[in-house]
Parts: sequence; C-alpha cells; structure tokens
Amino acid sequence: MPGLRERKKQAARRSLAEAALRLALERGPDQLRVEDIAHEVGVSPRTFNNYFSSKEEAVCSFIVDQQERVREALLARPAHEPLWDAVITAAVERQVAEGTPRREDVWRIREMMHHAGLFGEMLRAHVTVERVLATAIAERAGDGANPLHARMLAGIVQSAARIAFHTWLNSDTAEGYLSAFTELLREAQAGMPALTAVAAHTAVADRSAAAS
Amino acid sequence: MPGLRERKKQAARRSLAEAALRLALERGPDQLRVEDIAHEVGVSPRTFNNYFSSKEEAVCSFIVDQQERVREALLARPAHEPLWDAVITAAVERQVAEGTPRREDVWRIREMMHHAGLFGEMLRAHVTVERVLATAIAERAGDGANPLHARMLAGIVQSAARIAFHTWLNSDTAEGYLSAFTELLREAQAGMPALTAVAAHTAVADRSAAAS
DNA sequence: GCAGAATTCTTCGCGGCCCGCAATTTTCCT
DNA sequence: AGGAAAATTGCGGGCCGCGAAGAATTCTGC
Repeated sequence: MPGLRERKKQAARRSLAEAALRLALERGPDQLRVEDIAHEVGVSPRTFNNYFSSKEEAVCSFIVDQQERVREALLARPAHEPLWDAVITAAVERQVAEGTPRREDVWRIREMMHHAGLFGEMLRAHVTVERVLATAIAERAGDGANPLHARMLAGIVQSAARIAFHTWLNSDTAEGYLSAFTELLREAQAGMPALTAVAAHTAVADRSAAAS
Repeated sequence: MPGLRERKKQAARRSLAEAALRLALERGPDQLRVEDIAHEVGVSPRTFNNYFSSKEEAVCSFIVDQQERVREALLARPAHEPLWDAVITAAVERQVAEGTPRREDVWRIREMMHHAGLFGEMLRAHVTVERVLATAIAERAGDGANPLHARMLAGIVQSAARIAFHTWLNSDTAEGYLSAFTELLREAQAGMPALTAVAAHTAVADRSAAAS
C-alpha cells in the first residue's frame, strides 16, 4: 500500500496533468505556459518541472497513465481465448472505457496534433504504452514466446489506434473511430487480405495486359 | 526543374542537416547548440531557424528525406509481385541502401534515443515516412484499395523497422537488424502465427489443468 | 554593364522553457 | 517530540524560437 506521501504526490501529478490538458483544450497549445498550469493548481512553476520535464509531457501523460489498465484488461481475458481475440477485445475495451472526445474539442485536438512538440510527445507516449502492452502480451503468450514478436503485436495495436484516431479526427464523420480501429486489427490479424486481394486483381490485369 | 536559387536552398538545408547529425554524434545530444551547427556551416544561428524549427528536426531530417526513395523503391517492384513481397523487398532494399551505423556511433545513438526531444522527433519523422509509404502502397494496390488499409500496412512496416532497430541498438549482437526486420514483417504478413501458436499451447495446458 | 527590385541574411532583443543548486518547509517514522 | 527524509520554492543561468528592421546579395529588365 502506498504511504500518504506517495498518494499526495500522485494527486498533485494528476492535478497538474488534468490542468495542463484542460488549459490546452481551452486556449490552444500555443497559448499554454507552464506558469499558467502551475498557477492553476497552486504550485510554483518550478515545482511543475519536478513532475514533468515539459508541458507537452504533462498534456500527454494521460495516455501513459493507461498503462496499467491495458495490462489488466489483457490479463483479465479468459485463458482459452485466442491471443488475437484477447488483445483486440482488451484494446477495444480500454478505448471504450476511455470514451470519445467531446465534439466541441475536436478541432482543438486537431490543432494540437499540428503542434510538433505535442505530436512527438503523443507518439512517445504511445511507444511507452506499447512497451507495457508488449510485456503483457509476452506474459500472456507464455515463456516460449519471442519478445520481439510480442513487441511487434503491440506495435500493430498502437499503430491501428493511432491511425484510426487520426483518420477520425480529420473527417467529420458521425460514427466513432472504434469501428475503424477494430477493422484494422482484424485485417492485420488476417495479414491485410483486403489489400492483397486488390493487388492480386491488379496483378492479374497486368499479366493479361502483358500477354496481349 | 528547380531554379538555381532553389538548389542553393536545398544545398544549405542538407549542409545544416549533415552538420547537425555529425555534431550530435560527436559530442552527444546535450552538448549540441544550434549556434554550433550554424557556425559549422557558416551561417547565422537565426538562419538555421529558417530551415529547421528546432535542432531535433535538423538531426532527424535525414529520415524524412528518405521519403522519395521509399516511394520509388516500392513502385519499381515488378507488377506481378504480390503486395506484401513488394513492400517487404522495397523496405529492406531501402534499409540496405541506407547502411548500418558505424559501430563506434552505436552508444551515441543510444544516448540520443534517451533524449526525449530527439526520440519524439524521430517518431514524427517515421510517421511522415509512413504517410508517403501509405500513398505509394495505395497507388500500387489500385483504385479499389482502402486508404486506411494502406496506411495500416505502412504503419506495420514502420513499426517493424523501429522495433528491429531499437532492439538491435540495445543489444551487443554482431549481426545487423535487417534479419529481425525481415522476420517481423514476414510474421506480420502471416498474422503473427509464432505468437498465437505459443498461446494455443498455453491454452491447451490451461484447459487440461482446469479439467484435472 | 547597370540600376532598381526582390529576396535573403544578419543583428538585436524579448519572452519563455528547463535545469542545477541551496534554503525552507512539510511530512514521516520512531 | 524530534530527527531524518523528502517536497517545494526562489534564484540564476543557458538556450531556444521568433519577430522586426536594416544590410547585403542576387535577380531582372533594359
């Protein structure tokens, strides 16, 4: 069990992260100073840097904080479930639990993704989650599993999440990004057959064209 | 055709990028100031920021500059070749053409990957390449191809490259990272069967344990 | 060739971020 | 209660990114 000291630290950290994200959504990534974040929580700007090494890290920390939930969600799947199904279900579950961003925040988020520092930090956060997910996958797969393969599967999951979210963000569709996310993972599971099918069709056309 | 002015600009840009990367390798990411880079090329520090918005971007720009070669390498594959093979071969070809880092630079690169800003920038560069690769894949796959699926395949390729390189970087093995890269892509093509096979074995063990 | 135009480079300065250090206050354990 | 450990904070320094304005260089039409 964590001591009182540790809990207060975590509370302060979460307060800072929450304030950073909220202010970033309110006024945009360029009008966000660490001074504001610190003042919002009631600590000195210097203290902010004891928790986060940059404001970007604070804004994106909520992604990293999903680490534990990812691990738990995967290991909670029934043991007889095939690995792909367990991974996909756990990943989707987590996304559902996280919820979809509010409609009014969409264009702000879009703006934030155009911010180089924030975008890079988000990618870093995804890699961090990927590492945790990889160990959970390896754990689930058993001792004989190749850690590299586990890492690869985790990378595929994160890629699907990133791509589905990014596509949803830049399109004014009404439906969520979860359907695209799931579809991408199912495709990856099957080795991207939809793509290769099209390619095969093209190849056939090319061959008949070459033969004529 | 590019005008003379444009060519000089590109030359200056490449000089800056080359100097940035070389100095970063020589003295480490923390002892690298834009003033040094600019002075090395013979321009003012302010001019540096006309070409790159940060020193990290300059150091990682060589990755982004591979965009065109990726595209060409893929579209140069014979038309009858299956998509996966074409993509894998083109990706490996590109990596081979780029060459393996010198042995003495390894620990410097390792140090650079620990630098938050540089690591994030490298991930951003990978995403940029991913976008180009995705359009090339879509082009190759034909008009009926789902752009999302193309993007996903590109993401898988970039994930494999990143994971293989990262693993190689943090292990003192003599062999290159290309073998791991190829193997990861082959696994992905087949839907990560090695992992799921292990999982099936574990599931069987679990079931017999539950039955007893 | 040349003079004007256009573009680029440089100098200067401001606001901001990040970090090391040391003092101070708060919290924890016995 | 009192000492130890740890967190917070102010200060100082270095660097970065960017804007403005003048200087320099290149381009263009003649």
